[in-house]
Amino acid sequence: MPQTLFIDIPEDFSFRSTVYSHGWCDLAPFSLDTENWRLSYVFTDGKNSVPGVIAEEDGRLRIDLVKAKPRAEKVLADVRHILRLDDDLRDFYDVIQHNDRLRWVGKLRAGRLLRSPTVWEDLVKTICTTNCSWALTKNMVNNLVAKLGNKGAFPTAHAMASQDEEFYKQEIRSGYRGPYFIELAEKVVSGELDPQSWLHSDLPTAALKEEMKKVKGVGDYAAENLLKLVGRYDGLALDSWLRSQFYKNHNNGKTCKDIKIERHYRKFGEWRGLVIWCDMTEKWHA
DNA sequence: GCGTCCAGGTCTACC
DNA sequence: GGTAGACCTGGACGC
Repeated sequence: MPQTLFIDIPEDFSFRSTVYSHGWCDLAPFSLDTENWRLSYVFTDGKNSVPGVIAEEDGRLRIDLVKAKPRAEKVLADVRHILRLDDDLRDFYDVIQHNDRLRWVGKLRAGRLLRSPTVWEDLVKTICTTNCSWALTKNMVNNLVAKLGNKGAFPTAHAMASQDEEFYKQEIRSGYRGPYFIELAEKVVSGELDPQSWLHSDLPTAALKEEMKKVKGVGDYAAENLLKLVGRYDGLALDSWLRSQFYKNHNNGKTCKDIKIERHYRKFGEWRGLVIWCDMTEKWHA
């Protein structure tokens, strides 16, 4: 039986700015209808999966599900998590409020970065973004969902651990990343690694980053991207795209060393990773 | 049609 | 600890 759920939203929350905060809305099992501003996602509890559509309606969020499983509490918790409804960005807005270039961020209530319901999903997707074009990232993630996911949901670690290197090469088209995925999935299944624990880790950011880098395929960029997704913004997560945007926006189109980029954002302290991301993506929100 | 380059980098061997 | 070279894929580009 279809089910409709509602969630109240915080005052400083913008559905559009959050959904469009980075490329995740374009990766399965997310899909975005920009005409009607509806974000689709396939929710799962590991056993049951259900496609859902999230939209803003009368100042709150409306979630339409085609059936009642997984349980409403699980879906509501997932929506709160992916849209970062419980994140407190007041300090971030304070830090940037006197910066002319960044005034739009507060105005559009931007800054919440869309994420997946689980760190596991964000981790696998982040590995899919490394050393390839965005088109290839989408292709790999689409293949993972279509060929290993339960009814359109993102695959579990169990599902990913059950395949061999040949499968990842031929079916997922993930190239050299296949062995990385298998090793990662096996560690998660065995309990040796619990990516979800990174969300509430007591480790200092530098130490947590080193933990993340123990996963094969996760280097500086990937770890700092994941840190942003678990709510720590003191790494810039520089990749070729972010660097090219900085050169265009702050260096007359000329390349420069990373240290110059780091110096530029140092004054924003623990928020610098979120500041550079907002600074470089302003046009997306125009 | 073919070869080269490179994209939302990382790993390993070697120094 | 720093660095060169290898690594899958597939689209863009030049010829």
